[in-house]
Amino acid sequence: MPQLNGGGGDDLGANDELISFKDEGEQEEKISENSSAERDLADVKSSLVNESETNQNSSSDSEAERRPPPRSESFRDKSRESLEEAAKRQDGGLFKGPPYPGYPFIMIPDLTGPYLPNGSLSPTARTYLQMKWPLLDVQAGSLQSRQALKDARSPSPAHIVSNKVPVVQHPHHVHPLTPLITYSNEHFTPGNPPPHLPADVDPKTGIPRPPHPPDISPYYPLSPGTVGQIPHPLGWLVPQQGQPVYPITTGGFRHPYPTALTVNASMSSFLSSRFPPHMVPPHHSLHTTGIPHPAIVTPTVKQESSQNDVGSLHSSKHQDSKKEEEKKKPHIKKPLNAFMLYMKEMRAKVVAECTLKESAAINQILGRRWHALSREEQAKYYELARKERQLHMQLYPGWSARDNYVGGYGKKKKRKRDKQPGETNGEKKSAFATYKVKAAASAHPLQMEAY
DNA sequence: TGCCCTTTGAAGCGT
DNA sequence: ACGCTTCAAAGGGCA
Repeated sequence: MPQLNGGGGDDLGANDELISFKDEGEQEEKISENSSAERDLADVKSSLVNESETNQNSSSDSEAERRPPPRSESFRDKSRESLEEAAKRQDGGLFKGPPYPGYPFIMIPDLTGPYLPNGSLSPTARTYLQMKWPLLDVQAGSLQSRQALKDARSPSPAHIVSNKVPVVQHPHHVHPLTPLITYSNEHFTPGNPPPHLPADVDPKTGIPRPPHPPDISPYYPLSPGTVGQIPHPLGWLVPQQGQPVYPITTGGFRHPYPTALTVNASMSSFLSSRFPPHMVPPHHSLHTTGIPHPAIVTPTVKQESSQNDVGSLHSSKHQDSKKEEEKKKPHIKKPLNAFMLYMKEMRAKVVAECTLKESAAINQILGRRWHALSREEQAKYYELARKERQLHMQLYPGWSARDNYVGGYGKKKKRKRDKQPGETNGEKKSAFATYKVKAAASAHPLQMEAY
């Protein structure tokens, strides 16, 4: 399954499930997120707390009560896979049309047709497209499309969901339209604005940056000089050119999704033909500006650092060799899953709608909203995630999620350290209830009511 | 300073 | 095949 049926498995099996999808959910969602966003939020939060606090056996009830059944539990039960499956079929045309009018994946040549041209890009998709797939735009070959994307900038996620809440608030100076850009483009953004593009200044860093992320869209961490066979440096350049940051393997693209991702050939050839060899990043993991690419988590960062704690377990020799290895091999992050993509996109909005800042609390809300999403909406993210994985796969053929396992599988990382042997997630959840209450209590009067 | 918390989903590994 | 574990993002909380 992880192999996505070869995505190419675009036979995409049978997903009758999707056929039963309804539209009501989406509208409802829109409504709830628009006009009564705050109230809804409070509602969600309160139910969140109540739910986790009061019991563990009726966890799924509150939602059902709160919202008109956007989808049945049965859907949810099998939706995970169903959606994936369904999403996979998208290429086959199942999703053609309305549900995902502007799916970004259109940038993938063979996917282009059905979605892009109709001009009815969903804001979300537009966002995604803009930022993540500028190349597509370029490939489309036109200033026109480029301009179109620029024009599309004005609308922000806010307008998607709310017409009254200035969702555009981005905690970390992340452009409101960046949510779907994984791998911290916001960090990268300020890095190196294309000379030919107008640049504003990042309020945080003071570093000039392009007015819009789409032009930079560093999606995946570059693996300059490594990731085995993908030392393609173009990635660094790409952002400046409004290209995706993906390194393109010169040697060998794997084609797990022959039918779906013909993008490889076209993209790589395009890039190689577009960018002269000299436009190569001077340093691995360093932007041409000298600013390290955020997506490339250097060994000293986070996880690795924690590993040092465990370092005593390893010989210094081992550490040395490891260090060296890490030097060469930047940390390639996992592709974001559907929910992560959703979180990225919606977090700012949720944060803007309430005073909550704690991610833990925010994530709970997001989790709720995720469940409340219509099938179409979710499918959209599943599809995005699928493409993400595909792309990731192509860019980092040798990469495995295992590569990121700090302590190795089976060894519990520092996290969840307090989890007792028999402890369940639910128990943990419950234990965290106080945290939630606390967080929410300090957050919003409306939210307080529930407590 | 750095881990923990939360969420869902993907993926790896062990049984 | 199934179940468990880790990681992905995010940022305030906390030891």
